[in-house]
Amino acid sequence: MSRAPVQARKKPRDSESEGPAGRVIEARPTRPVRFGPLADYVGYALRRAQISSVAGFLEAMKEVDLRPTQFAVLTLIRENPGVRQTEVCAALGLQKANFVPLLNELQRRGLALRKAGVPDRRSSALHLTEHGEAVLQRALELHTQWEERVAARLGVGGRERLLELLRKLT
Amino acid sequence: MSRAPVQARKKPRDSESEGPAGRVIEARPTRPVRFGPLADYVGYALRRAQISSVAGFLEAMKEVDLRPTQFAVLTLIRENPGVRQTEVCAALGLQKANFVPLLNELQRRGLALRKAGVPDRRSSALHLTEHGEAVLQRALELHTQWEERVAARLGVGGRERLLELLRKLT
DNA sequence: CTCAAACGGTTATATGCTATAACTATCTCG
DNA sequence: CGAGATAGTTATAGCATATAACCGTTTGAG
Repeated sequence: MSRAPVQARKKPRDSESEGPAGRVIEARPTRPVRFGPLADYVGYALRRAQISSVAGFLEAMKEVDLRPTQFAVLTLIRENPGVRQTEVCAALGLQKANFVPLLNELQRRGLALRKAGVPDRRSSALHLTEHGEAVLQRALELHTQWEERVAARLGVGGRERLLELLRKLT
Repeated sequence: MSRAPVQARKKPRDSESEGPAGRVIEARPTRPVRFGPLADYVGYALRRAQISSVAGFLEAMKEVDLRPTQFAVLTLIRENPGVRQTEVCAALGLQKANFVPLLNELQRRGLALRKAGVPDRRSSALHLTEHGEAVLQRALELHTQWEERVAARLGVGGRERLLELLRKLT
């Protein structure tokens, strides 16, 4: 998530988290904010959980530098060598238009490729490169480790119960 | 969500879901795509559930035309009359910079307002207008109805179990 | 009492993700 | 064969989110 400071304006004065001598500034104890009914809404809880889940995913996958969608696409290609773009899109709920730059990036990084010509000349068959297989393999290991940490937080049987409940919402 | 066709290029030819005579086209029975391990990942399940949750929220709130964040902000202001922007941002995990246009819109719609001058002249105290109170009241009713439908899908005690599990992830 | 640093709010800007329309090349079938 | 559908692509718009820099105000250490 390194974001280059594209066009600095003048100079930073705010420091937000550190004082002049590196002293940590305790954000002034603002009066606690009441959440009201928000605290008991499934939608809101889902939102917060998902945000923290994505953060955890990115942290866990730093080494392989894959975003959730990229990871999902690579996994799907590995499970279905030769799939067409449209099929991946339909399965993951992506827009075919948005899939193009996504796959371009994976291809640029040498992880996946389009094999043209397979009987229907309109479509291309998607495959992982050897490098892509290796990277995904490592990604799956990292992901499994993360999933285990998540499962630990959820308690005994919690992960399975959560999966079951979440599927009822889809 | 009405999105004006800002700059049409030529004419639509694709129809995607309907044939020439209105006949529904069964997206050609594409070979089923295997999901592999993706199917059992908490992160992926969360993602799908959240997408469908947001869709359900928007559907349920059509009448009052509130997005999830707007709804959350209004609720928080109602629960904490006079809060400062920064406090709302911290509570909801928003960026103060992004909060500005969000609140502007709520103000433009006559739902909330900034009261200036309260001791610290830098900050403004946030309040709901009478109209805002009324709209939020209706929104809460609609939200409750939706929440009940969600709870029904989750089965007896499912909603509570889900909330508990989700909170462990945050 | 003063002034440098911090704070609340704002503007400007960049990036990612999603959505739609329209285009090209190809395929299919009546 | 040709009209219409399909696979992939381009271009574009929208919202959400993130960061830097700015202004006016407040605060606290010296």
